[in-house]
Amino acid sequence: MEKLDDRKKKILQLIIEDYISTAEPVGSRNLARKYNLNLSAATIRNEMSDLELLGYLEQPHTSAGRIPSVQAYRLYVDELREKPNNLTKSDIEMIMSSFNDRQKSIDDIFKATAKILSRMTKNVSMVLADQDDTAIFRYIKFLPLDEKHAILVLVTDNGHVDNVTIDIPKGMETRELDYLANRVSELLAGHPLSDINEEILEAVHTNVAEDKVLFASLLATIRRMGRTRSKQKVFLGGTKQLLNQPEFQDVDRVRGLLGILDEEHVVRDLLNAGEDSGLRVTIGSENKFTGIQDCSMVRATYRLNGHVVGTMAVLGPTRMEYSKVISVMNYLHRYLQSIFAAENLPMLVREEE
Amino acid sequence: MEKLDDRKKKILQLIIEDYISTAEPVGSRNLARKYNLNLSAATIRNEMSDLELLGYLEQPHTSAGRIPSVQAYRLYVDELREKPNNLTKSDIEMIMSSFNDRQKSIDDIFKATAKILSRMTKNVSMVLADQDDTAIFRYIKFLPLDEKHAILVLVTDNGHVDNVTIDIPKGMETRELDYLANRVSELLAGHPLSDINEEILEAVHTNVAEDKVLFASLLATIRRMGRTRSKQKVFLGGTKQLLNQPEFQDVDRVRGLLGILDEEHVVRDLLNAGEDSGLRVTIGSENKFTGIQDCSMVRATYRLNGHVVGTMAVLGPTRMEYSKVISVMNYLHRYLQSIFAAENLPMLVREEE
DNA sequence: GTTAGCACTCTTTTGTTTAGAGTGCTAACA
DNA sequence: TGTTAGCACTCTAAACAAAAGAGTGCTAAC
Repeated sequence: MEKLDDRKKKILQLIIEDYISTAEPVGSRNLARKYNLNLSAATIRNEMSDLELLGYLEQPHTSAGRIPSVQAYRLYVDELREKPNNLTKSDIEMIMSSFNDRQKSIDDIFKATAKILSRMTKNVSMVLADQDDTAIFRYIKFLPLDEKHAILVLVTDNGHVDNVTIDIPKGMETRELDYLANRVSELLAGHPLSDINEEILEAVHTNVAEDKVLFASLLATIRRMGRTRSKQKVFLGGTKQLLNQPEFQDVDRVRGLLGILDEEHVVRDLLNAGEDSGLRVTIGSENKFTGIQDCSMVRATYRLNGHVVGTMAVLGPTRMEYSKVISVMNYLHRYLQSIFAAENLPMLVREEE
Repeated sequence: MEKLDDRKKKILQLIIEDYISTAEPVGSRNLARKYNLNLSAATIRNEMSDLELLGYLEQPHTSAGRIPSVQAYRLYVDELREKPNNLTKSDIEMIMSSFNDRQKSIDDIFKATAKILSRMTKNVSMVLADQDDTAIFRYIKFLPLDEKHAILVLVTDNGHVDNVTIDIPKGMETRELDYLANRVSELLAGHPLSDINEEILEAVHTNVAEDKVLFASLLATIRRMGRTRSKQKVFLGGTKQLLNQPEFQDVDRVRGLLGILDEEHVVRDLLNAGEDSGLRVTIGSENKFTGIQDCSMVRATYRLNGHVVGTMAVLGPTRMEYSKVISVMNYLHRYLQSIFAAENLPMLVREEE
């Protein structure tokens, strides 16, 4: 691919930015008039013609202006766009006030992130919360409830608690329950929850010969807890923002995309795809997923102590305000990192819902 | 309002049903041809003219057919529609399979309800879960975590558990924590969580002179738990179903309605409005809320032991399959009642998320 | 290398016509 | 008196045609 000279770059940049803000194909005459380059429409026409030949511009039809190609957006994102594009004060205030509000559980933080992200970028946002499946079993304990019921709580190393109410088998005494809990705790302590599979549970079973029914339900519970814990949670924001985009004035198109976003597993796949190397922009057909190949996605992962805790993304038309989106995501990214770092895990308030 | 004779009723019913299924204004000629009444188009024309005069029909313009008025729908829902309209076997199977799937938390049940409701009625569904704010404080307890942290769990009469991780004040011993928990538990036991206000907490404070910092955070936690518990939760389903409705082919209209549904408090108000007397149909302008006055809503509350535990509703165009919607809601209603009755509260698996 | 000019293309807008559906009214019929 | 056929009339939606507007490519001149 040959290098573009500065003038071509400048013109291309203007075309892209004009198209991003108007959603209309941009023509030479208009471009010349609007931004006062000291060039005539004819000259620009020639340049545009070149840019089209080089694959940066496309023409919907002969008598329309031109629109940027995926290749053009790529160049724009990587090189042309003005990098800093700092957020305005009011933007930042908006973010802060949305977060500062009140005590938030970790889920609430993600939820708020999705909301802010969509509101500020005017696009669909997606946030994936990777449940911490490295949580390590610490102990279980029975809490008394009434004569017939008790609460089984499972405590993990990072201070998360899961609980279920169980039936106390007839004739079983508190002492026995406690003994059972101790034995099981001893046997399972130190195992990552995700590791507690049938095999290990079977081993525990043979080791602890106790009331069959209770024990079975106990194991089932522990298994369920492990499973639940490791599920990735998806938060979707601002799907209705789509309706404000000119490219989604067609109800059928909206339906198509919304149908896709409705499937949680698809969204999960979307967010999980590719390596999780910081901020990543995927433009139009660069995208592997059918159905969103006329969209762009900006994605970022956050980490805590090296491992991924979450992924956020903005999805919208290829004609997207990349600079703004990237700025917002960068800011949110830094902000969340700081929250996570500060509220280090055991201190996370885990609000039951 | 004068009574309609049988023939008028029959004709009105047919017009309504035809309009419901086609979304097109229905004309006399078509009506005569489609359903073989032994009447000519002209006769029907006369009857329709009468019905219009009586306020049951409206004409978008002179040369179009006629469409039912709110008054007509009202009559239809109250009297004209065929009552039993049982669900098909496949409908019921669909419902059962959606529920039977796997162990569900109470939230999951509501979530599934919203999903099923929207899928089967092809309209937006809303489910309001009234959190059980009659939950009664039973006791709190500290569970050890590490040297610096402990988990505070709060147990209520119905077996729900809330928890937070707290910092252990320097120098405080486990014994002291336990003592504190016991004292506080004694003082608060039996109070409904919703009742635990500043006053009571203050009383506890003066009664138990202990570590200031810990105590303050303890009280804050209890207060927060009470607050969280009493929040009503809203589950929305099938908002994208809107896009399939002919009346929502206009993106602006979709945006309008979606904007309203986006506001959780609006949805809450919608569902809370009016008395909670079983099943209730609100048609078009009967509705008090601006923005949905060209929609109809079918709403039902479920109760357990006399008090309301939840509300579900279907929202769609006035041209709605009332019979179908009502059947589905009735069925779901009965089904959920049975679930709630069976899984009586202490047995509800409360899945932490 | 840049630009003005011009013919040409294609879409969008606007206006006009036509076909179709439905109505209301009148007169005839059972 | 209720029902029906017939017909003139109204209005919309679809089809078609013409005009306007935007943009291009090319050529020739600067």
